Amino acid sequence: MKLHPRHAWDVSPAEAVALQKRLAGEVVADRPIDLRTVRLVAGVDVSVKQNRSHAAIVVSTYPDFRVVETVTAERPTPFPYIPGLLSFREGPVLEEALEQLRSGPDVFLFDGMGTAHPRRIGIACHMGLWLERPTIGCGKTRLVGRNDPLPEEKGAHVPLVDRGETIGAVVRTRTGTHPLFVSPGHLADIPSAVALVLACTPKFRLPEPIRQAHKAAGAFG
DNA sequence: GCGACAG
DNA sequence: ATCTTGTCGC
Repeated sequence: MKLHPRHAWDVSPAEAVALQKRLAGEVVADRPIDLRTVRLVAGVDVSVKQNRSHAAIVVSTYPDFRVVETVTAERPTPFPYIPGLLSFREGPVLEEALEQLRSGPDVFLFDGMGTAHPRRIGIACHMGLWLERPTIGCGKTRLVGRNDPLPEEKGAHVPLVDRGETIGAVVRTRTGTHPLFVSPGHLADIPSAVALVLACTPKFRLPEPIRQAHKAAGAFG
């Protein structure tokens, strides 16, 4: 599908931070997603094997999760893992995979943060600018922010707060398991991001689209 | 200076 | 993330 790149990926860590500070102002993270209009949901994931990065995007129907399209891409891993700069490591291979999409997903679920990021521009926000479509960040562990105790029951969620700002939510997608860190990417907001993630998690801890993408990217775990 | 730190 | 077997718990 058509992408809208804002800059080249071949930059230094210092330049990457400068780019994030500029791009953060373009992210729209206060717009509800109308779940009644969602028909197709994409799961996005990247796995790294030696020096190669493998990306997979799996598009499924919503809310029954029948796979309708899978695209993959493979490239040399271009950037080290630096907390806060994940986009610059996974962005290039994701760009190559996203270009191949022919179905038009209504929303994209990313394995990583959205606004729950030091500069409020995690990978879901960043790629959301490339896509100009709704995106949601769904991380398995915390990058930044603090939260009050979370009830053990599936569906429970509490605000994730950083420097006095609510940047996302900690969500229990399954009773008695570690929670997910959910935040809006681009063209989404916190309540609808939480609602969609829960609606995409009928059985396991991770949303169905992300599980599918994780498999297609060739990861184990 | 010290601790924290998505994937 | 990845390297890796069996094992504890719902």
